[in-house]
Amino acid sequence: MSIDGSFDPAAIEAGLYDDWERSGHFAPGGNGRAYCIVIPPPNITDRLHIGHAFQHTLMDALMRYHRMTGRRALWQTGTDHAQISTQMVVERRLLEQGIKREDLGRQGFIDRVWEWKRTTGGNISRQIRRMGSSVDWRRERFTMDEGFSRAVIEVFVRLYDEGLIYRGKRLVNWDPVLQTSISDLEVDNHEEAGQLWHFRYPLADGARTQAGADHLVVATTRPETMLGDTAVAVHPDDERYRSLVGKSAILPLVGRRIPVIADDYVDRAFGSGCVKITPGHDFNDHAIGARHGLETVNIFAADATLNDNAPAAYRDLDRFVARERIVADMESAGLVERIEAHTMTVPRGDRSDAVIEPWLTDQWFVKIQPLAEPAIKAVEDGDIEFVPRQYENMYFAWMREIEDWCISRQQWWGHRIPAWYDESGDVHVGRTEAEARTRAGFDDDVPLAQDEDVLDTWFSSALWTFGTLGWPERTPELATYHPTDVLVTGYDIIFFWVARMVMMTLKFTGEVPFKQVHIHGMVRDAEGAKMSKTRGNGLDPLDIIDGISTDALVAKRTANMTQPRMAETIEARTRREYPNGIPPYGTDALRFTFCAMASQGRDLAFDLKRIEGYRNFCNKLWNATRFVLGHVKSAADLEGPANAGPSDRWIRSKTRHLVDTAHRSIADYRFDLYANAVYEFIWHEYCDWYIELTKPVLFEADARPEAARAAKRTLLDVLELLLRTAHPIIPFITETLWQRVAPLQGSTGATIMHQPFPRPDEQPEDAGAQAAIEWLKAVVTAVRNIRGELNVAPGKAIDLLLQGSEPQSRQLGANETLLRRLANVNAVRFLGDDEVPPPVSMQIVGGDNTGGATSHALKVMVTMADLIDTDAERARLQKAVDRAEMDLARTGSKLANENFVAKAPPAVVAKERNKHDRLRGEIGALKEQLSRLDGQ
RNA sequence: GGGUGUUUAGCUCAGUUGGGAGAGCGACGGCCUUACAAGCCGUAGGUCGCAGGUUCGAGCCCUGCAACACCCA
Repeated sequence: MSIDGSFDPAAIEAGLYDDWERSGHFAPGGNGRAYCIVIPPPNITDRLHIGHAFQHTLMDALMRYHRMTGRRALWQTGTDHAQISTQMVVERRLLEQGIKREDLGRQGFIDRVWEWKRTTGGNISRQIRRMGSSVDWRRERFTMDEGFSRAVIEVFVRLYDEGLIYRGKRLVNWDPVLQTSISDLEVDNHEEAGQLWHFRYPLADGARTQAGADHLVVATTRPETMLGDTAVAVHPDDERYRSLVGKSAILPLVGRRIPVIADDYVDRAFGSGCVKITPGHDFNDHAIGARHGLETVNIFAADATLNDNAPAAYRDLDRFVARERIVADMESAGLVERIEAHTMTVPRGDRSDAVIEPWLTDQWFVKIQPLAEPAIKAVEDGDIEFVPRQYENMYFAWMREIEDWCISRQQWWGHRIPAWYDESGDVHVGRTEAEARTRAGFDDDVPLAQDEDVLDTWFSSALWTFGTLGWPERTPELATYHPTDVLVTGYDIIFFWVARMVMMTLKFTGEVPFKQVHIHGMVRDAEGAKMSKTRGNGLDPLDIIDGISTDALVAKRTANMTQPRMAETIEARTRREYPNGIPPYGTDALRFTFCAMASQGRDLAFDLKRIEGYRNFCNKLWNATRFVLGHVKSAADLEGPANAGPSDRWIRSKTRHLVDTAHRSIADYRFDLYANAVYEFIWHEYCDWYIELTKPVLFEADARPEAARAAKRTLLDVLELLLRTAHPIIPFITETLWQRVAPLQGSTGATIMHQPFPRPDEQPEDAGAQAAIEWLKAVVTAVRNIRGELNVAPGKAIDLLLQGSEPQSRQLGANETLLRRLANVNAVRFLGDDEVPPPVSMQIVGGDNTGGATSHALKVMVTMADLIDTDAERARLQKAVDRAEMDLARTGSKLANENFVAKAPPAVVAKERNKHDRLRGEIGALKEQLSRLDGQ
């Protein structure tokens, strides 16, 4: 591949990933200490979205870095069968063909799901490759593959045998649309506008309230559930109703006699202070019912229509239809006190969006307390560390109040519960039917029927770290890579996944699943809003990589909308924001953007303007390499004696700090600091200064061949080091360039992936060279500043005068050639201390207390002659005087403060004195120059 | 109602033990300087959410308040 023109991501990315994968570069290698990350398994129903892309960027940077530091690094990958999601997706597709799952039967349906998985379910794995993720595909797993399923069953049986899994009739969250139970975590609570109905329940036996009423008023947001009421509750200390406790009310429309009970749970201030109690359809009421021995009446069928426990008039009605009918009937009976608008919390299923119904059914539960305790301790003891730390609070809060986990789902796709029932309904658990039979002591002719339910998808993902490494077998992989090093994930699944992994892994391996958890933020749109299909503000990472036209983007965002009326708004906004579509930025630019924006503990607002800057950065690196390769055409160019100058020694020396920052930032998961350090060094040190500094030497190579050779070597060595330093962030471009650069150094390595990550001591420290180049940069910057402010064309050579202390004149001696070239200086002269300069434009540099070569003030003067506008120069000087005087006033008042001088550390006081003196000198010089101007 | 986080330049965000407020983008001015106009050089712009407190000294520590975001109920 030739290195010319501009950076073209499509051209370099194509094929490179396949080469890596085919060559086996992603597999763990070497004999170093193990390093392992397990991928948060994407659902087989997923398409790669921007959150995956972000997460993969961070994980891949970690993997590539640790691989380069010599660790035997395994990135374990795989996918999740996504129980409910997948069943929904496949059911929907079948429905499009007019097929219901019942038509196919259980096995027929499951076969269709597997078929769908074979054809479509692998898309996500292919898309992940576009991100450059260096995962070990040969070890790809699936939560329903044979081995993993064996682990799931093993865990179930062992927990059951220990009494940690039980079956029971309990009130659970019931999704009437999917017709399955779901866990607490799968319920989203939304605030929704509703109403509060105040109903009158007549008192029985002529009882009266303290105020003399013959009825109680109860308020409810769910009128239809009154058919299941079995009590009315008041607060035990409520004088209004105290005398009624133990008496009865008559449940309207039903005619049932229900007791008035007293319970602390009742809020006296809410409504009338009376509460209807429906133990069959409300979690709080259920608890009250249990306390008071109340009857539980279930009025709903599985689809939330009313069942035979409801009066005949309401049977088979949908719950919302029944609500209207009941309110109407109560109105006609004159039993509605009032109706008011009320904002209420409505529970909805996170997959179906259906209103969830508390419903009494037989389900399987994990007794969680015994598992939670060690899991809490592991984090308390620091065996698992959250980064950033604050998420530990979230973890603790949830774990300390955790409730038993409902793990059975009334669905077909998933791990079927390994339990069998005999004819008397007794349950027998075993790894297989045969084992269940043996354990029960049944002969083969005893009829057994397997439980119809499947397990919550998170039950299996909880086993991910050890299940993928071969458990329950004692595999070498398990011994080598477990516990894994770090889990990289979003805060949205700390409860769903992280906490449950910790519990299950501790239980079954006696080890933590991972030593650290890096919690990253969520990717949002440029305004900080959540990306969603409904909002139509989503960005597909592949569109950012490959580019997309405006029309295609609009089409994509408005297709298959659940709320088609939004389409117009979305189209208008999309056309406004992306009038020219999205250009192809490439994977590297996207990854660099993610890293740079990955500051800790906050979400990131993804703005395409940022990515443009990082695409430009890639182009910068590309062109810097072109420059180097243009001067080093073959290894022969480097042969022979070389004599490194200050600039060569300076840039080598500077890499030490960069590399040190890289190591420290990665250890802290500060990808932003790492990326910024790389950006800053490559652009503003290597390109802006070092390459410019080599030009005077390279363009006059014949005059000083040893110096030119040293420059070439340094250009090449430092570039190669930078490519390795940047590789974990931008793998494609660094590999491509490295393939061209490294051979010139004599490297025979096949890939940059397996080169050592630079160490801080790879290049020699050189304080003298650093001082020299910092001096040079300060003077050049001063001259450019004068040029810029006084509008002296860059092409116009100027004459330069310098005045200052003796060390400064020595720096001039060492750097004069470079100075002339970089500042476009014609003649330069160092004035004696007493020498009065001719008309000049002046700037003072240095005096910065660094203790280096610039620690004494230096006057940088450009001779004015006809170049300079005197008024403009006067204004410049005045501005400098003003600024210095403000600083002087501040240091002056500090030094005048006795407390400061007495109590501040001596070094701080000395620094302040030093600064005070410098400013006084500077102001004096500036004013002197101003008065000279006035005299002219 | 309980909890966590955020609030710094027009925008997006850094700011590591308390010691002279930074970057990128955007804006403005000047440059087609032989790696790069996806570039180069320069300039402007901030009462660090508000009010107190601790301290010689606070963007940073403490208290209170406000706004926003998220988690739990």
